[in-house]
Amino acid sequence: MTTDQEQISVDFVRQIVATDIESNKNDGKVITRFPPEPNGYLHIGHAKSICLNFGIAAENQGVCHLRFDDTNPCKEEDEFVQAIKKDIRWLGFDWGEHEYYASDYYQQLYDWALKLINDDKAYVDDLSAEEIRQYRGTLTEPGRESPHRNRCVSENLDLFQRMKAGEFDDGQKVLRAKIDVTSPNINLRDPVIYRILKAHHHRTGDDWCIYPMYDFAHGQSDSIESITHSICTLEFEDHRPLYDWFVESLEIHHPQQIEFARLNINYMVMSKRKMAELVNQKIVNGWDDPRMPTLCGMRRRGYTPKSIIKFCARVGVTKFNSLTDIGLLEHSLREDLNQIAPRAMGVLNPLRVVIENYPEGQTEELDAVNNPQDESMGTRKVPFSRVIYVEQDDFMEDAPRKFFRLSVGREVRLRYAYFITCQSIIKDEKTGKAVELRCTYDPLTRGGDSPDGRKVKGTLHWVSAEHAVDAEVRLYDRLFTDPEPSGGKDDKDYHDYLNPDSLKVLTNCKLEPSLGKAEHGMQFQFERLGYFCVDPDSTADAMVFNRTVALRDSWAKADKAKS
RNA sequence: UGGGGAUUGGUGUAAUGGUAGCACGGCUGACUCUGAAUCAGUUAGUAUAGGUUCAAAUCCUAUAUCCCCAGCCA
Repeated sequence: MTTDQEQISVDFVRQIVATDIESNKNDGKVITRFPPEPNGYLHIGHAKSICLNFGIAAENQGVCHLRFDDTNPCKEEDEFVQAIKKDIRWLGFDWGEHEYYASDYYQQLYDWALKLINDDKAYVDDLSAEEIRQYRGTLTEPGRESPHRNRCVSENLDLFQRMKAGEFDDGQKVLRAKIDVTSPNINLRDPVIYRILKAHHHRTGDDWCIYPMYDFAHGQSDSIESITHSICTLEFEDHRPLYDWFVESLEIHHPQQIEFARLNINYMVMSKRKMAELVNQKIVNGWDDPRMPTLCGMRRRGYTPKSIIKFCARVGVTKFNSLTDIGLLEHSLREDLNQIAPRAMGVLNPLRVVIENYPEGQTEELDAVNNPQDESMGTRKVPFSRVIYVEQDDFMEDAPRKFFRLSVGREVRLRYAYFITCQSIIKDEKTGKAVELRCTYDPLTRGGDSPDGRKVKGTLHWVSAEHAVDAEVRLYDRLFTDPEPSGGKDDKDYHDYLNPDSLKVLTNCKLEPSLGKAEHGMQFQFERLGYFCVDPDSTADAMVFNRTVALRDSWAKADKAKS
């Protein structure tokens, strides 16, 4: 998937896979899987896992399955299934016909539970959830055996079948694996493997009223699908002995579980629960709010699949709990957009400029390059006239020497147009703020070069007032002000770090006319400003652009450093 | 204070007993009709203390710090 020569190192998971292929384990085959629970939207953290699982399969002529771990009917919905599939496809990965659901295996899982009971390795327990918790012990004290632990096989069989038949209410009984209640690993203290849940399932409807727990479904699902390498995140490391216990007790194919560290990025929250809160508490405008780290949010923001994949490759795969700088993500984004985004001119905060010696009523069409990185993208015409808009930030009344922009008496270039010199300022009487600049132009500099070889330090973007397209532009900033909003410092919650300026809406923006034809999702670089894309809210009459990411700005940086 | 993991520049990673490298960021400078991009240079690291070895990020011993686990969630 990496298209250029930048070396992406072989991570420890790939090393294990390579070793297994070499030793001909699994007949040299590689089958991985991406196993989301359909209870929420995918985010950038999932992208890391998707890239890993699909990437390893592709690199080894293997396949990667998409399997929905849908064992909890109370939380899961088809809406999420569809959204997840859309996001994975958008990233560019293909699971072919290998679309599976843990719920496809409910019957098999049930039969295996029966086998465990028959082997005296599982029993029905009547304890309440609260009692089970008490019997489980603590981190430092061993658990105690349930009084029902030694029920005979036939009684267990009878009870479990009656659980399935719906004879008991939710929570009245559970099926537990009989392992070791004194184990230092709490996951092995007779874990619950089936619970009664009289709930409607998004795929199996009301066929079942008992549902397997994750631990009893995941490994076996892997096994059924002949998964060779079951790659998951660190928090499941403690579950591996249980994973192994089930496949060994059941004497079925034994996939190898390998754990890696999940992705963390500073200034973001990366948990499904917190994201759901942001949505439900209306802190953001839905799962696809461009400030969200969800894949649908990032797509709307203007992230490209390639930039996300490249980022994931750069982040690498280890067991170290890291906090990646968001700058790395943004670098990957700019890198891609710089190559593919056509350039255009747009003025976000317009300042009117009248070119006094330019003939009234005259219009010219000037040639502009669409992408200096890619000649094949050609050129376009941009109209020029007597009244134009420039950026308010490109004018300063008391300008320092190093300010290469407009100020009274200073000459700058209008990109692809003319050199202009600021002659005077018209101010608002009340505020004293400049509302218009009176300038003169040099007709000999048409196209942007002076025949006398005169140089100017600054080049400004501009838009002809008469031809401008009006637009709304939404500027996004990080959602949180703290690099670790969930860090739990000083009893603070991530809500305490919400950035009040994470969204700024500009409604008076002026864009060059070629942008008037832009369609949903199209991406541009507004020269000197950043990358922007057309938001789905946009209509022909009321265009809406999102700023995907600003350009690097060494002037702003130097300016900020001084103050 | 039970069990399981982890620790290399500011950040993310590589080096699998033999030159501590790459990327992002930062800082210089060059170039530039985008203060972008590009190019060149530069900055900065093996958690600590012992030990083994000709040689240790890597092996051994101890210590420190961080993360995960006590759902009928995944």
